[in-house]
Amino acid sequence: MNHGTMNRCFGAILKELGLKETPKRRAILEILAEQQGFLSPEEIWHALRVRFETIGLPTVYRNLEELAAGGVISTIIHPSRQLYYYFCRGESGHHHHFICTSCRRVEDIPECTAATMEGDIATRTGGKITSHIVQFNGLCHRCLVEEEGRTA
Amino acid sequence: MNHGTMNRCFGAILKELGLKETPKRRAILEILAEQQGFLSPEEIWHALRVRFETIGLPTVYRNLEELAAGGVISTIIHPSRQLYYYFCRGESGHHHHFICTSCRRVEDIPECTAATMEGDIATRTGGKITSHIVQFNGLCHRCLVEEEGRTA
DNA sequence: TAACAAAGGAAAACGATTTCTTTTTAGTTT
DNA sequence: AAACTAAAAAGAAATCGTTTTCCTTTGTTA
Ligand SMILES: [Mn+2]
Ligand SMILES: [Mn+2]
Ligand SMILES: [Zn+2]
Ligand SMILES: [Zn+2]
Repeated sequence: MNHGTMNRCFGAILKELGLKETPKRRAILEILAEQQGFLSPEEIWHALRVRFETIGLPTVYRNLEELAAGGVISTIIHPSRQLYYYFCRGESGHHHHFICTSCRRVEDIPECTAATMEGDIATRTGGKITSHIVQFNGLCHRCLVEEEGRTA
Repeated sequence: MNHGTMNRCFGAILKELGLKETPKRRAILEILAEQQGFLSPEEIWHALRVRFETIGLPTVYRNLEELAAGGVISTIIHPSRQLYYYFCRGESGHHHHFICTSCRRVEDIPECTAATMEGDIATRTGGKITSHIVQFNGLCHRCLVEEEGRTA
């Protein structure tokens, strides 16, 4: 998928969500998509300032929240409690992530056991589940091997 | 368990964690324990100011973080992104929660499917999982019935 | 009671959000 | 195609929630 196709693709994505296609919104998606790992709002903001003379942090936060609410990008809850964002290339439907706290790589967890658990919990408690969070934190294979190399 | 027993109990808990037993630390546990639902750091701070003439918010945040790290209290990640804290009466080991976003009630989810998933993920990716987040958000039975009563 | 490490307070800094006003977009009408 | 319009988006500044820093106070142990 070349750059032009990507741009047209992003426009379609935004339209589906009922969001207007603005240059800044498209740029946020582009920046996230050309990155392998997850990014912080401030890192995205710095990348944006190369392309735009003025762009405020609130714009970045607002857009990231909207895009995450629409399911286009994923929110990463870092153990440090800072929020990060990630553009999923792999899975398209509902799924969860295993993130590497060292190199920021993200691995998809395709099966969502939480979805089946929701039914059990609703039945048992008589309540209604509206959302859930599932995330695994740790070290990816590469970082684990690297760490073992240093300690051995 | 009466109040005196509780206080002695909290002292032992703090000692096990290698934390000093200070009046403010004990009060934080007491306030959380006598509450049915989860509380925000600021709400806990307000409750503390009734007992102590001076107590800073950083002290409250610091203690809540330490107690949560020690597993004495649980962190609740609210959909609003604000952090809340909860003292578990039921389950003592590792488990997760179903929280009511309306009335703040918390239900235990004793079985932790995430623990078994960790093994699968580690095998598949070759990485190492160090922690995970699992939380279900929604409406408890009472709040669901109440809501249905209004709309019907 | 003395000594040390841990805990707490005050102020500042930081990350994230809200409010309010101006600008831009997308669709509609000339 | 160009101008108009309503709604959405963006900017600036203030505000909120949380954390850090640095120094003083307190708890623990001997
Ligand atoms: Mn993914
Ligand atoms: Mn619990
Ligand atoms: Zn890694
Ligand atoms: Zn409820």
